[in-house]
Amino acid sequence: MDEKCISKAVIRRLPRYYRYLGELLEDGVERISSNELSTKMRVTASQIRQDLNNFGGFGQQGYGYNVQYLYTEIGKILGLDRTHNMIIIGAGNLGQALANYVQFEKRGFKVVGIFDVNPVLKGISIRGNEILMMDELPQYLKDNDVQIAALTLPKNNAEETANLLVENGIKAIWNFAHLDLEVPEDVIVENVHLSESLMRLSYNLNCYVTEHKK
Amino acid sequence: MDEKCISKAVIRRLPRYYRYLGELLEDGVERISSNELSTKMRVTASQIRQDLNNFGGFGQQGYGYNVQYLYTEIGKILGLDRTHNMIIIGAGNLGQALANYVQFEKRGFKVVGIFDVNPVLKGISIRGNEILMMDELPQYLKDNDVQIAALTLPKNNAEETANLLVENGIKAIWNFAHLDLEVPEDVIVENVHLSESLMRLSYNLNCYVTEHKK
DNA sequence: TAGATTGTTAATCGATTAACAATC
DNA sequence: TAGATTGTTAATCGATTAACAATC
Repeated sequence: MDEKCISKAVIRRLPRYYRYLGELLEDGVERISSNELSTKMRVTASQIRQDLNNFGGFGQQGYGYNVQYLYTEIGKILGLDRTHNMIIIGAGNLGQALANYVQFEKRGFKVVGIFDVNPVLKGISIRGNEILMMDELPQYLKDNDVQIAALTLPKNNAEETANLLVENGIKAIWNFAHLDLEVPEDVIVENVHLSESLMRLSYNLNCYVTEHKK
Repeated sequence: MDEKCISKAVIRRLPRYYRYLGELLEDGVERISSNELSTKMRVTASQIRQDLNNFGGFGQQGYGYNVQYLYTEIGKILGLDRTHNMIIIGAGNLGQALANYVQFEKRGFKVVGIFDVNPVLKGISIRGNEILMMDELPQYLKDNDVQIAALTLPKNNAEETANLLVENGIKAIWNFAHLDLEVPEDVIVENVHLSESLMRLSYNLNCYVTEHKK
């Protein structure tokens, strides 16, 4: 298969297409043209067609795109047609929030384990998962098929924990810690740096104020 | 002042520079060249110099950049030299996690109020903030100076809540709900779409598998 | 068939990288 | 002064938009 590397900009937009198509589907819309969709999403129709054609021709000339079909296909591209088992490392507020978030499972991301170093948390149950201690992790990963680990712990422990995860076969890390992880190149890291997001917000807030002071 | 619009790509990178400079500062590093920093951050030295020169010449030929000075200046650009009051709308798991996150306050983002519609939560205290009911919000915003509202609630209430916030003078929304908010153009929206992040992770995971199946 | 809309090529735009003169 | 490194211009690269032939 001649699966060329798709640009990151395109991948970044895919989940958003998926979301809009899901909404159209809920509204019972059967077909949509790139032009209609472009209006809704505030992007160009050209971009939509270019993006989709990275993966193949999902549309039909003179008709547009079948919403259900396109939704399903993008879902497949994003890997939402299969189940991914996920563990959460760090059972603090954020870790627990992720563990409690029901919607992920609907998309095929199933939280199967939660780990922490704090013995106070040991055995506490979150949506059917008892919090386990970190020293149980290596054995757990041998016994269970886990693809994704969400890292929701302070940055000082993050690097060594990431190494431990990689050593035990984890292939994808959803990183919420405030640092850039150093991992082998076959391990995927997706960063969610909340504080950086908040700083961008702050930048724009000041920017606006500055501009109007002129 | 001739504050031109800086490209989003540059803004996106600023908080990361800030983070690295903060670490250098902690390590007692006094000066750094764009070349050294580029090695650490795995970007080009050219990009660093271009990015910084959008805001002015912070360096010195033959010397490089003074870490403390550059750190402070980027902080100012990002608006971290002032305090921003923030409220959280939605006291679910994620809202509580944000409210409990101590680091934000260090950067000048102070959680001053938490709101929810669920009467069960009324009066529960989170780091000194009692959860208030949504009907108290308009009066609260009249009595308090709040710039930022974090939206951590289900998407079906998000749009109308955003409208309410905007009507009551909120100028920046940190949106965690899974939808694109429609707000007046002077209102800043910074999105954190966790499920989209997870989908990108999933895409890359499958991608890798696919490529090696060849 | 005629009209609509895609898939795709070509043109444009913007962002990144390279190069180097300015200067500390 | 000589060496180092910035600030900045020019060259390259990639991504977005426009245009249109293909085709349903």
